[in-house]
Amino acid sequence: MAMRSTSGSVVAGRSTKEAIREAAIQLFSSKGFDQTSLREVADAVGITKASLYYHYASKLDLLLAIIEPIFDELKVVVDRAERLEHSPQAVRDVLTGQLRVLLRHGTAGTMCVRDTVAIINAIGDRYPDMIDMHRRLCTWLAGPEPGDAAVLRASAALEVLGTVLWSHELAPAAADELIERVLLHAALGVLAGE
Amino acid sequence: MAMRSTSGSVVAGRSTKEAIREAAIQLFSSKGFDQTSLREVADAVGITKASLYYHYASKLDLLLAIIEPIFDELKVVVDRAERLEHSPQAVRDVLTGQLRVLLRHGTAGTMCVRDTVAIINAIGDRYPDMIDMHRRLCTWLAGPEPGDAAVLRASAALEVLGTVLWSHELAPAAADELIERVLLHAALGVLAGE
DNA sequence: GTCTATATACCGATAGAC
DNA sequence: GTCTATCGGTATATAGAC
Repeated sequence: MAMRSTSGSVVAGRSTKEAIREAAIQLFSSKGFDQTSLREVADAVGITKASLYYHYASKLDLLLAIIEPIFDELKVVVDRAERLEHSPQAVRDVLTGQLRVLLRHGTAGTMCVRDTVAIINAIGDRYPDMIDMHRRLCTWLAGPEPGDAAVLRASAALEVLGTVLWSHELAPAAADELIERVLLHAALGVLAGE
Repeated sequence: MAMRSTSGSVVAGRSTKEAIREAAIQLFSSKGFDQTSLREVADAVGITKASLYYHYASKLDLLLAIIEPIFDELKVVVDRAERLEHSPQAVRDVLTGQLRVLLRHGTAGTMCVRDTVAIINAIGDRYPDMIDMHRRLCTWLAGPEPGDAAVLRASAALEVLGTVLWSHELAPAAADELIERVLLHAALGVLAGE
């Protein structure tokens, strides 16, 4: 067993704090954020609840440690989009950007999209820009002065991208490259309306 | 105030049991199933928690009273699909059927899709056919002997239909007819892959 | 059918020893 | 950094009067 005396207990080379985060990702994404108690997370890591609190000040703190990096990356894509003209190539680039962020974060990304209600309730009005991001992206995708149909198509296109989060259950053998190509093509088709 | 002495207290012509169900739909769909306590539901109706338990044996019982009618209708569509040949017209009919069920149930339908994680956790393995239904529909939509791309497209097409649940926020003025036409067209486009 | 009052359990979070 | 023990709060659910 690899134990170090330098900076806290270490199991298989990763810190306890990181082990907690990884266990939380698995539990939150399979059972949901508030169906999961911190006791369960602690048990999965092999520590007590009190020890968990040494590493994270609160349950919200633990949640933020998981979702903030993802939202930050998604936000970069949206910020960049809003400074661009609404051209076909820009739309393609933005959708590709979103898709790759979600693909890269795997299970944690799944959690963000599946458990939206609980997460929005948890981060509440303390982080309104996180919640607003989806609406901003949708607005930009719909293009300037959009009609009802364009808004619906923009929203539907983003839903298509969300499929990526189930892709490893549905088609375990599919390569990321195939997933990206199929879903990007589908989303662009939805947006075009033809 | 219309009160009857025949079969329990009645407010504005609807029974207490139904009032509880309607209050629960509003609260569950806006705050989420397990962020909502039965005390809140009881308060919204104007009764106490104990009175609520007279009408519903448990919180799960109340949830089932809401979602079971919807799932039953969705199941009818899926059952019918599985007895059909996989033709373009059959696909169109099945997608239309799903869309109309969701549209007809309004807020309650929204709840089923937004709060999937909590609901699956609540009904657990006691009602596996409810959970399995989405997978069955997806399989049928993908057609006989589908490749990874076809499975992804089928899943994405169903996600598109789910957009209907946000449509009244995104485009409040849009008529149901427009919503159905736009989303059905988009879903069929995704499925076709072109 | 609705009420007050309560049983029981678990949650998030903290105190303080080691 | 991890532990045992516990606090305060709230949840589901019940008992029993009216």
